Amino acid sequence: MIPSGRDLVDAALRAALQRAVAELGWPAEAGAMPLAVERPGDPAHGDHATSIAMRLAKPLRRPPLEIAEAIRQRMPPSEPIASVEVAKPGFVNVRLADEWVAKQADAIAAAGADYGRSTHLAGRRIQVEFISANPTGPMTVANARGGPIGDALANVFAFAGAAVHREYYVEDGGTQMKRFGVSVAVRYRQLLGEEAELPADAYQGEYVKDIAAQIRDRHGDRYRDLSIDEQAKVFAPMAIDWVVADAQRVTAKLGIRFDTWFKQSSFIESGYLEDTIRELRKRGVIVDREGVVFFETPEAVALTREGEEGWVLVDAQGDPKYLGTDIAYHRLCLEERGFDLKLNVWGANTQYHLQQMKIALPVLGIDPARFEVVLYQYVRFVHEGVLTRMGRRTGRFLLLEDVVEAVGADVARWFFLQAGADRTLDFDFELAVQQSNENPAYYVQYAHARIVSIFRTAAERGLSADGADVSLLVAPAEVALVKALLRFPELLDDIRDRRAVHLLTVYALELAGTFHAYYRDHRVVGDDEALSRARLRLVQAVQVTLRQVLGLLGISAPEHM
RNA sequence: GACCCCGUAGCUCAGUGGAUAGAGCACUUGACUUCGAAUCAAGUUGUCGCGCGUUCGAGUCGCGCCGGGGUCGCCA
Repeated sequence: MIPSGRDLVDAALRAALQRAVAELGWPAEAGAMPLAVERPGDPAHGDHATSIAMRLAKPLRRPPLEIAEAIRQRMPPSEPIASVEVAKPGFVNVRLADEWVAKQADAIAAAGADYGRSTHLAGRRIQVEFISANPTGPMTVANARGGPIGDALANVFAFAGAAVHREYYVEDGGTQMKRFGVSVAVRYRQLLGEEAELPADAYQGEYVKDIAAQIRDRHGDRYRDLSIDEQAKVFAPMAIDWVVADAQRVTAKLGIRFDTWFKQSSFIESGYLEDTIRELRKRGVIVDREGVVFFETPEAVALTREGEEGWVLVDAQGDPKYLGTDIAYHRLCLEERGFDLKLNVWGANTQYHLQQMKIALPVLGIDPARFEVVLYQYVRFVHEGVLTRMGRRTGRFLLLEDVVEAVGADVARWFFLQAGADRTLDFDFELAVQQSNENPAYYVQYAHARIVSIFRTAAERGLSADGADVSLLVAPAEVALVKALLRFPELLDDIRDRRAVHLLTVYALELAGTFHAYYRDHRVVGDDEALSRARLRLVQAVQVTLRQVLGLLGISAPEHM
């Protein structure tokens, strides 16, 4: 594990601050204050800086410049740090030593696939649940947004040593299932030549016919004499199998592999849901009214919306509702299945549900910090010239599979990961296909392919990075390039802290750009053999880092394009 | 009406309390007999929606407006 520049600077500043606290008799709390080491925008201000002196000025009742100076004087000389300066309002600016930076190219290249790997989350068992669309139809672009987000987040957690579990929650227990089953039954009857009409609240999509046809092909008219409700009951699980198979095929095309496809019906049938409601009852938060089971606490009442009767867990027919099953499901994951943290990637429509869950889980003694949600905003698409919200029941949607077929998995993943989760995404299919050749994903992949090509050229001339002397990397652009690489582990810290995977794409673009510029001005394979070897080592370190970033994004790092 | 998200360059978006607010696309002009031109270089682009507040310091935090998107089911 290579400590990042920020970690080194942070540790040195921390030590200096604590020394100052001890020697100058400052209050002990001052030594524990977060340093918040940052990167100055202006290179003239060094590589890392802290504003701690300004923030300590008031509690210590001393001018910031004096505090900054006290810290600066107590920074011991060290190999990575070239200089420490105090600047105007009270910044402490730290500059890394070029020689040390250059050396890191060696370390990064040697680390290879382990570059950036850490133990920050070692021992943590994290379930990342994502996509989990209502299993009543094929996967659309709207459902799919959680896919790359959840998958990349899981990658980042695993890379930090967590035991990560990717879960697709198959919600096959609710009322939508009955509706779905009836829809299939109607189509089945129609295929057998009977008169049957789709109810208004049924699923209208063409795929329902496909499912019915599949049942007819496999079972013929075996179910002809059943009532429509009986047919619905028999067909619903078959229809779910069809939908899950579709989701498995399409997510696989996007490069996503789940550890479990966990069925909601499993814990309803096992009695765990009932047990959970008994438990809630024991805690005195259940109220029964006219056969309906409500969750009721003062907090819940305060949040309850106008016109809403209450928070229904089970309806008068005995059918469990979303909140009821979800409380049981989360209890199952966090109390029985052994996850320390359950992180869900959910669509924006669950915003109210999320607030309900935050109130309900602590009632069962579950620490709400163990339940987290990355809420992403909608994906809209251009439908007949207008931006439209996708909906399966309305039949207005864009299939993920069609998009992946048209632009490829790499470009599709990039699209979903390029912006923060809380920004609405608009997708124009025609435009996406048309512009896929100038996609930013290719800009990054091209940098990688270019590096592979450099090594091909080097090999033809019998050159490699073996025995490179990286102290020859003294050009400013070379030092800058290594510094860009050194940001990678810091970036991973930020992504974990903020659950913000889109930062990977931002960084990938910057790194590729820095490399492309370097490539133009500096010949890697040249006449000077020693310098060529050193530069090959540098380029190798860039390749290693690009691979890591692309790998975490789930985007391929091609040798040719 | 309540609640959630967004408002930053012509467009798509970074920037999550620091110093002179950035990148890609688009536009203009240059650069391939030399490691891949899916690239690079140079040029142009801003009332950070508006107002008030907190702070040594606000695009960033709080409050209030304005504009856009979303949710408000015994659906999930």
